[in-house]
Amino acid sequence: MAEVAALVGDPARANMLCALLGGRALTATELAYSAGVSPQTTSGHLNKLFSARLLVMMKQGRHRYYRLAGPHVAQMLESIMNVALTGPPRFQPKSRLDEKMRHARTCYDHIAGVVGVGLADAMAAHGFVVLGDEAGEITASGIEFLDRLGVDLTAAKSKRRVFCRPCLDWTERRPHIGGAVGAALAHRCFDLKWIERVRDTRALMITPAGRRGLLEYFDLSV
Amino acid sequence: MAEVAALVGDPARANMLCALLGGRALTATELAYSAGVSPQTTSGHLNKLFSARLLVMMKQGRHRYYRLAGPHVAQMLESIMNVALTGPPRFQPKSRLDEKMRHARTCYDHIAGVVGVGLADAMAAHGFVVLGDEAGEITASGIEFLDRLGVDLTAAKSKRRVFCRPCLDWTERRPHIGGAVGAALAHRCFDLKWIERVRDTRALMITPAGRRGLLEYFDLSV
DNA sequence: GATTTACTTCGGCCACGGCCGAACTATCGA
DNA sequence: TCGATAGTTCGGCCGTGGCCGAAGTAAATC
Repeated sequence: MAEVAALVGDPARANMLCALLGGRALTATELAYSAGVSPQTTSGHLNKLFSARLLVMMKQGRHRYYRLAGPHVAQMLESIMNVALTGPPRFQPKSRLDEKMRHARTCYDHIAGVVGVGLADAMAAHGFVVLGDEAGEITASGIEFLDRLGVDLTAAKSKRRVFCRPCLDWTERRPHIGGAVGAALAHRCFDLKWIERVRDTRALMITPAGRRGLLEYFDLSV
Repeated sequence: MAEVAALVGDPARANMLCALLGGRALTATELAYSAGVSPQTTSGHLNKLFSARLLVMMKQGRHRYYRLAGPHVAQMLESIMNVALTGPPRFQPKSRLDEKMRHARTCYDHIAGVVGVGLADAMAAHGFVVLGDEAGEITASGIEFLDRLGVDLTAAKSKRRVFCRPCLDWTERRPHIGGAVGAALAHRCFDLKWIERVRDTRALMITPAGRRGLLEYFDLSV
């Protein structure tokens, strides 16, 4: 256990893992950049994370793509972040990029940020979902609503990640919808081209169609 | 974030935190023993954990009692343990004590081990609860059942830890019932004197009354 | 085949941090 | 008042591990 925590406990590796929390697979060089260390150092770190099975790797030509090994790793990182937020306040520089990240971003496989929390709030306000601190529940009308929206809940259920999990948003400090339902919802939003990834970041762009859709279905203006 | 992980990443501190996962407040000396380091070293570690707000401290005479700062810390530790279990296998000596721990123990504020998983299975079999990998739900008949047993669910609800959370048991590798419901259930079991803490450990003893009660209410023989 | 790019291994430097011995403070009990 | 017990701070030792420069492989490009 201490070994796993120690792996996350190094700043360089923590940065890499955070970058991978975006949900996409990244190359060693990209991870070197986001960690702010040299390629050699990165290589060593990635080896450790891989050997400990926190990451999985795919060779593709001369690139090596690394991804988080699964939702359990993402959830661990979230819970560590959550504890870190309750700790003594620390100064953290705000950049232009952070603004976009704060607005909408991917959190492993679902939507976070102002928009993510807004979605959760809207669904809660409509009685589609009940969110507590440690668990959430989709209501019957929520299932119907998501079905109408075209979200594939049966596939989500079959994955044994049955219900929705409230995921504490580390910028908004309030829960958004994670788990299988969150993933399915985000997937549908991508399919509908409501949201698009911003190149080289975890940030998400809301498309004009997305604005209309969010307003129509969720009464949410962004 | 890396700071928090690094705190857990030291073997001595990890041992202390694991000991505190039992849910009780422990003195510095007790923690020194469970970490296997000298009192001076322990003092330093506890200071760090306290400053980072992973622990809270209560002075009582010449003793200083340390506890986990809250459920969020317990959940973080669990999720790290969970990832550690998916890693490459490691040899871990089995002792006499471990046998008892494996059978029944506290997991922060609820029941874990063979008995904990058995309780969860029994409740699932009776349709009192539906457990997924990331979330759980108490059914209407489950609420009624727990009420009959004398578990105070209204108090649990008011804590904003509304529903039950599946907590992956690190010995059984299957979920048991955590969250507010798990805590309330464990509390009631203590009240009924079905279970008792074993001195100086996290292990739990099932009393004769407990055997009868578990059989009667849960169809569970231990 | 030659060059560039992606990533690796090797080797050595260096500092952070865990550890304990020693000495100090505070509370309890007689 | 005087140990005894719980816990502390201080100082120095030492090992682990992160870091980069240099040099090496593997795949794409010319």
